Amino acid sequence: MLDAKLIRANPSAVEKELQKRNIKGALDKYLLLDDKRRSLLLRVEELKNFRNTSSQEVGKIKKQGGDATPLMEKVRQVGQEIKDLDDELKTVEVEMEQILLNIPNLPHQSVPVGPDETTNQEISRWGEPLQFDFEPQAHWDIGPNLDILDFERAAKLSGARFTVYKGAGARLERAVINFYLDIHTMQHGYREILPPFMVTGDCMIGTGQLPKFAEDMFKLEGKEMYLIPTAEVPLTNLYREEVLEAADLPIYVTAYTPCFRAEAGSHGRDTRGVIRQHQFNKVELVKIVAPEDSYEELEKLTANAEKVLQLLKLPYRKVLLSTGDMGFSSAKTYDLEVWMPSYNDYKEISSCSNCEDFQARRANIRYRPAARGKLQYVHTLNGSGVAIGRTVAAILENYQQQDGSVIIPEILRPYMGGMEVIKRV
RNA sequence: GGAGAGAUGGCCGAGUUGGUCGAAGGCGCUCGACUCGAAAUCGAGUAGGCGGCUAAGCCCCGCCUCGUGAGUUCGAAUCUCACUCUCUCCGCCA
Repeated sequence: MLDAKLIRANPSAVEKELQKRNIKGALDKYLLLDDKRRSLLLRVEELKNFRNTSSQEVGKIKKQGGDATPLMEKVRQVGQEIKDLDDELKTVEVEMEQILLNIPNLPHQSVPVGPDETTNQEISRWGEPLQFDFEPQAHWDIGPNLDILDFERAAKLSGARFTVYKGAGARLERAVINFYLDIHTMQHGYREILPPFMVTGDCMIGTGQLPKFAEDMFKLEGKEMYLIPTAEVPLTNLYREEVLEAADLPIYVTAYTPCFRAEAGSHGRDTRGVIRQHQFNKVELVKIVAPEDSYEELEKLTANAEKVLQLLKLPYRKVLLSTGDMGFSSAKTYDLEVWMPSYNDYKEISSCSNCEDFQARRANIRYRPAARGKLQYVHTLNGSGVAIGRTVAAILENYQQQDGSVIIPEILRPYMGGMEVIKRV
């Protein structure tokens, strides 16, 4: 949520920033309502002041044994007027809030301006895409051939966009989860969290999924509860409605969770394999930090995500998203894209964002700065550290051998009970 | 699922025959004194939000907030109702 005061103080500057995100005229109605709100507020507060002082007067008169009836009658009438104005005010405020909740974050100055992913900026590359001396297969062929991924039976159970992992496939998925968690907790200083996989609508508003992206979510029948689309939601909302001490910051947390996404509007995209699923596993990194540190923390968080790809020796590149391709809550986002032979291209495997105070404002997460006592919103960051299913797909494709077997990356072998290669059994 | 108790400031915790309570006390925090310095001690300050005033900030003024939402009343932390959550006991259960 944007700062209402900022909008009022400098609407044209905000409007200009929003235009970078292809959003126009979002503030027009808001500003009109803001004027209306203030004039209503002025009137109703005046009446309330009269009511308050008069009520005290009534108390005094009664105490002295006087007759307060005329004054009481007068205040009673004012009371009705107050109620009407309050109702009107409430309507305006609800409308204003709905507008604000649907406006995305403002991009940071360092973010390239552009309409979509074509204007993203490649920052760096790590590793070299393998040159195979045979025709490489896609993971959606490798997996079934090794009998470790089963898309057909998954469809029988749950329909399209689900995968059953079997044998070494299931074990590999679990190995990657444990490997990532170990690295982030033991080497990068994150605290491991195992959160609920279902959260309230308030949490979804807090991190920005609601109200705008309701159709992307799985909602529980008859309840105000949602399956989490990412651990960012429970991890960030851990601190919702809280006031943190300066000494508590920065907070680094990580969690493995499954993620559930309806994938409405992505029909026909990435239909094969595990790339785009209704349920997938992910290890997420979240930071709660003081505002002045957040951009430095973004670099570090992104480096933490890069590290696990490096340890797996998977070629990837780091991309700075342009204004047109960024997520709703983000001010600046780096994507990590892993090399996928089946796509003959790099494919997103991590997204690391600084949301600044956008989520903190929605979720009301504040802290008390050490020096002066005034409360401030924290900055929140999140990043995949990294997606598990896509990691497994990348391993299958990048480590495949001519005979259809797959070498297990060395660093994962301890997590695989020493297994070195996955072969058809 | 049944019965009971509770929800107050960053935290703990008083306050329920309705009026001077946004709220005692404590902790924490900030500043000051003492000290070579620290601890201890002493003194002072310390809720949040919205709006007005202002060029802006500080003051100052007003409004709102004692789980949430309605209601009674001239007036509600205090009374009524509904809801949410927490705790205790019982039942069920991995």
